Amino acid sequence: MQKKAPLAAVPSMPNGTREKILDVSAQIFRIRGYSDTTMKHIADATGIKAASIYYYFKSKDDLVEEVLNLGTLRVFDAVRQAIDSLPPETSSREKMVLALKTHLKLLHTQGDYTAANIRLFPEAPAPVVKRHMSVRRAYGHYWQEMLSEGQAQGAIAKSLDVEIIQMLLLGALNWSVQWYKPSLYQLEDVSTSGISLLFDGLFHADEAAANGEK
Amino acid sequence: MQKKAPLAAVPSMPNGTREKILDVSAQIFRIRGYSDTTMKHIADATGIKAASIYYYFKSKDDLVEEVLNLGTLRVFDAVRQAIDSLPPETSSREKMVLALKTHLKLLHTQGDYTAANIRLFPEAPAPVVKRHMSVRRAYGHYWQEMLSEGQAQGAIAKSLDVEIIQMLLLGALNWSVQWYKPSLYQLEDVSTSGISLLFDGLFHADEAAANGEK
DNA sequence: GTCCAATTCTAACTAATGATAGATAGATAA
DNA sequence: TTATCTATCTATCATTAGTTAGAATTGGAC
Repeated sequence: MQKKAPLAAVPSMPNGTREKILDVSAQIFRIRGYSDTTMKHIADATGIKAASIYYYFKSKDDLVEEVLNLGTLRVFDAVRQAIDSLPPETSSREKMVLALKTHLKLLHTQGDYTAANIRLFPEAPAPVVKRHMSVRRAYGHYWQEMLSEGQAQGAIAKSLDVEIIQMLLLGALNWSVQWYKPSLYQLEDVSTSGISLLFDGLFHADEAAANGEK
Repeated sequence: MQKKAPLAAVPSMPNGTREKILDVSAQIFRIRGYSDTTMKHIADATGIKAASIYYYFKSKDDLVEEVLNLGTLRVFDAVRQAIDSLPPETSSREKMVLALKTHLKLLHTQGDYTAANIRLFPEAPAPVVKRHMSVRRAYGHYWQEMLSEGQAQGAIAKSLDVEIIQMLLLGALNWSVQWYKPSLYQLEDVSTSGISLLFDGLFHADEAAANGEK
């Protein structure tokens, strides 16, 4: 047995291991889902033994819950930050376009947390999901408020139910994680198609495109 | 010669034990997903012992694959049948509306197979999913052809990529299985919102509603 | 009635997994 | 130096799940 290099070689950066476990977990959960991911999978990819994970996390469920929360929060934060950076007089429609683009971009480029989040949601243990739901709901409400504002400003038809729209919308976007392959389309195309479809519908999209898609 | 699974698209009588195992499996898979469903769960609900399932199915994977295929085929068949029953001169748009409504209805009312299908897709073992994909692709193509026809008839903007639209569209619909609760909304509302949104977009929906949503 | 095949059961095996206990080595503090 | 703390390890347990082998039972055909 040969001696291992001490992993805690940098005392000024405490708990690098913990973060690494989280990153690796997200990566693996994203691909294998919850049940099919073992503590050993995570440990191997992290470069430690399975038992050592329990030094940082109480249980597998605890670990998965943190990954879940981070996944939602990262998108939420990015979207909120993007929106907040806009001048106050920005139109509701422009806000929504930016939010949509940011959400989609985060989903696909930013990383494993967001994808794992989508993947884990249906199959994580019920108690974990239940706790995680509060974070999710907060993000959902954020969208609903944006949509309501759009409705008030006349950018969205009054006849539409904001809550349903929010569900359909995020559903369509989130599902793209399942089928989107960078080699086949450009993410930009998906984004453009989505926005066009969302605002103008199947039929009016051409007019909108002709008008410069303002 | 072993008894073969009937390839008939529409199973007629849910009488035999084999059919019952399938029905029960779909019901349980729908709720618990793949990994969290045990052969004992299925056996108990069927009223037999776990080992007896192996008389009809080679393995858990075999069973899940059949559930998966039935799930897609039932929606596919219902949609195709609905479309075929329309007079030949029906407009492309009306076809799409009917297809959308039928898809959504099947998803939620017809049963456990379709819901299980959505639920199982991400978490079923890779080899199973790979084999199942051929059935999925066939249904996807069916939609893409319908959309292309719509594009040719001018019901869909030329600027939109049919393949991307199909993915976004079915994604949004399928995801509704995850959040739709009959107590909160009427399925009809979801259907109406979806159609309105799809054809006319967020903004033009009011006009469309005023025009009677023809 | 007896036989045979279809069906279902009992019992057990094997492999894997999440988790725990206790040991160890190095760093830090007193 | 001694004691304590941090981080990780080895070894093991208890449980569970999918699967298999082979015995029992059932029902129809002769």
